[in-house]
Amino acid sequence: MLTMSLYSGESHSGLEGAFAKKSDTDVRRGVEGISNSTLRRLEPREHVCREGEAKHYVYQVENGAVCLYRSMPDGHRQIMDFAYPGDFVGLGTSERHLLSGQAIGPTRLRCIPVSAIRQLAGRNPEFCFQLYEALSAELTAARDLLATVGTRSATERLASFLIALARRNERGGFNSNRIVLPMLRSDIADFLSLTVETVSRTFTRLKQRGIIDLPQSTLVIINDRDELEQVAGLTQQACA
Amino acid sequence: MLTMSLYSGESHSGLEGAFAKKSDTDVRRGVEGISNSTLRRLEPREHVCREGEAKHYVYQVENGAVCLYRSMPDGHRQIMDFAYPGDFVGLGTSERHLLSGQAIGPTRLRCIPVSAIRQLAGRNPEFCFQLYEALSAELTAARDLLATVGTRSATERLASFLIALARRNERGGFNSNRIVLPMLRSDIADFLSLTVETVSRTFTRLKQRGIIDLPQSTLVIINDRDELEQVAGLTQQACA
DNA sequence: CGCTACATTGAAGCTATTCAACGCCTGTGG
DNA sequence: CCACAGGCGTTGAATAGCTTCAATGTAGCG
Repeated sequence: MLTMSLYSGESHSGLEGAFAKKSDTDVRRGVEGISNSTLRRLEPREHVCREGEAKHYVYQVENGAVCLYRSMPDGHRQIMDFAYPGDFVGLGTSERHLLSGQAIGPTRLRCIPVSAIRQLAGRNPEFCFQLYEALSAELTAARDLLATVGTRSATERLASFLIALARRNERGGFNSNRIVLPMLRSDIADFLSLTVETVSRTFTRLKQRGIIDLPQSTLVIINDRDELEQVAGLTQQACA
Repeated sequence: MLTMSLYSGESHSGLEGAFAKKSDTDVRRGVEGISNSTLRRLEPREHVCREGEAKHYVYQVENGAVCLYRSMPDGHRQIMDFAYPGDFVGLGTSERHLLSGQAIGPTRLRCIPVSAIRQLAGRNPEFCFQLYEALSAELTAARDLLATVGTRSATERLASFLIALARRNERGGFNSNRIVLPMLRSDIADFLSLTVETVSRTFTRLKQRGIIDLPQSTLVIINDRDELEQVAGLTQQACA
């Protein structure tokens, strides 16, 4: 049975799509039917792939995390997404990788030959539809991020980011007020289209306002979730 | 035969994906097999759909153009894409529309029931894969725009926008130096995440520099395409 | 212990925004 | 035929927010 149920309740919650929902797709099950997949281990900061390279494999994150980004000619980069366990890297019909992928910490990946995906998709409509669902989730994530980056202030962006991570924790059954940040400040900056300095200052201001604690640079404690959601500008009350 | 060939040459040309390549997908052929589709005519500024609404149809633009956007609680909007003839509105597995769609000028749409799409996708792997291709193109467009908005200046954004439209003309066999802008300044602003005033000033500056002419507000003549590409910051020369 | 990488803080500068006014074009009615 | 109104576009001046550049702080690791 084709599920169609993903994203059934509209979230409109900033970056939620960008973190929380992707891994829930059924594609994981489908992929298990592929026999000829191999594993690959990556060191922190090691690249999975580089944009422009021929795409031989699609990868699925087993553990760790990968950031997917685009490099601009001037050296800037825009991180498009973070891929967590269960998420895919390299979906889409391009013959080349359109994004570079870099492991954030130690990471293990399952490597699936594109030819296998193509074959399975051609034979099995259900699997093909699951691919469609997975891409649909990626598209939603990209548009969530675009809306956030395009219309919100630095504070709102960072607050949205933290809330998205908190929701991700909830769904995983973890403490949603205790957020571990596996990525560097520069990764957050390149994701939210800010500078490292602005990210840092914004963290500090949230801390000064008592909304969060920051016992280590990689650990955020949310003290006042409601206030944080307010600050994220996600409150619908302004909508007529 | 499944094509997989879309986007085979990497473009990396700013917003190219956002305009040029989507309509070339094979889905158009596939959809012709759907019998129970109806037509709908829209006045300028009339809405195709509103975000959050239940999704009963997927639409295909026959003529005219539609802008797809997300409204933020504070009243701002982020235009995610412009859909031109051949493009689809409402693809994806959500049960609700995730974006609002508004006709830019007089527009004719083909309305395809989601149930029909779902059925056809379930039976016909090739059609399903074409859906996947179409979404893949949308995803690329969204990421192109994200990269542009996230990393480039107002001038670079507008120049990229014009180049994308020029390329679109080329592919349609039209004069690539004569660009008709069917949308308002406010649409361009909401697409590029700028204000109307900044868009206007940036047009003026490009005109003063002799790179473009602007005989009417809806007509752009590109005088110096090379210079415009330079300004867009797409020149790869800086890449090591 | 000191090195290196990352994070934070400060001060100055700049780009885009905001708010306000004006200009232009089209359509309408006197 | 001209006057006026309304929508859209352009321009100007002041401001705000983020960036830039530079310095300082901190934590892990040889």
